[in-house]
Amino acid sequence: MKKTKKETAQTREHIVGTAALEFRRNGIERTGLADIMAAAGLTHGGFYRHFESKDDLVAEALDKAFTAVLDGMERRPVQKNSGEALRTLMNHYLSANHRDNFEDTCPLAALGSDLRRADRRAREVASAGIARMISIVGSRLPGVSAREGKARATAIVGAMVGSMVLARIVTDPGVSNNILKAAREFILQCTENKSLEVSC
Amino acid sequence: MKKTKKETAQTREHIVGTAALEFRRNGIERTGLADIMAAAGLTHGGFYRHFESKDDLVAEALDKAFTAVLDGMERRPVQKNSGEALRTLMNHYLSANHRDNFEDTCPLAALGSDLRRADRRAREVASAGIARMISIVGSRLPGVSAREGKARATAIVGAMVGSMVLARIVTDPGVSNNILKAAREFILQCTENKSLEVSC
DNA sequence: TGTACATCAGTGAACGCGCGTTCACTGATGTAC
DNA sequence: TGTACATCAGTGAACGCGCGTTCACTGATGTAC
Repeated sequence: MKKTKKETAQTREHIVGTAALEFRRNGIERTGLADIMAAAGLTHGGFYRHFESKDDLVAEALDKAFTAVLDGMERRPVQKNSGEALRTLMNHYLSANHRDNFEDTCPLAALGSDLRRADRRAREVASAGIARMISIVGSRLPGVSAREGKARATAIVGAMVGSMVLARIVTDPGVSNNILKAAREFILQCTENKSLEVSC
Repeated sequence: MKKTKKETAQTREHIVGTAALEFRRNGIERTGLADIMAAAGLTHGGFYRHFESKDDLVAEALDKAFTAVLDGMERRPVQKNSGEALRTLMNHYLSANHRDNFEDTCPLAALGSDLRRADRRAREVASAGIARMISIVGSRLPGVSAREGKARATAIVGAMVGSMVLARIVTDPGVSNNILKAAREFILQCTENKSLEVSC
């Protein structure tokens, strides 16, 4: 049953991709290796031909998830000197669709409190993801200095992640929608308005 | 070994209190019933004299954690018509001490992404906690209408929770401190300043 | 190019281990008389 | 008030079960000649 090098690499990537989805959907601890391998169309015994441990897969899957989500964010065109780019970004991130669909969800919103307890490597991957997300949001901020922009982008990323976490916890769908709406409006109002550039 | 009714009630509360701490510190799934019972000075066999299931304890412990944390928030005096009350609240919540110390930490920041996957009862307790926290933050907002205040308080709670989650994930302590600082400043600047009352 | 052998991706069973839950038992408490 | 018995909080062992990990095996691929 030996496979071509190319096939082996494809299988490995397929496992990582499946894991990236399953971890975000069901959490890292609730997702067993057998679940992932089965979802990838394999049996669990072959897992250790590709990875050293579950933690190894966690770090790689997390990296893949961050890359996919942040590449997607970055791919949207940036309209200079206007709040349009930020508005687009917020409307996507803080949407009911993002809340309900885990296919390409932000790993921070999906796994936030799990990541604190993950091993060092996973936390390092997450730290890099956070830094990159802050940088992307910062590049969409209308008319502020780079330094002030970074601080604001940091706070905005915190608001994005936290609001999505809360929107997913809440049992009432109306309340959940209100949380997303409140976050969108707060963030946009606090950055878009020209009169706020200095004071806010 | 039968105990007085009073003793039994005390034991039960002691278990709930221990669980409230352990769940927040190590996560719900990683914290075993035997761990909790041992931390409470008991053996795990007696657990089912007090609770129907682990989920039962989870819901009660969560409720106790929310009550303790939110009562603490509410206990701080409210200075009317100034941003002082909000500043005090943010300086406490978004502090390095709150980040590092789990004795009385916010369950939302500690268990955010776990709660989405918890059972219905736990999510209902969390939903009530979120609503109460929004109400408390709203009552500290300087000079806005009740309706606008609620929307803003909702966004601010999202920013508080998300920023604490991120600050705990990040491996670099300096970056972590910056996340907390950025959130404090963003939230206060966007609410405190009189010139923003209408536009922001 | 063809042959013989080493490699190794994938299978399926098995391993410890920890978990939530159950249970027989103990002995102090509460209750009925 | 005192006695006899039912109750039940807590113990410690045991139960399935699922998990991460290991392993003997298979058979197609890659390599050495």
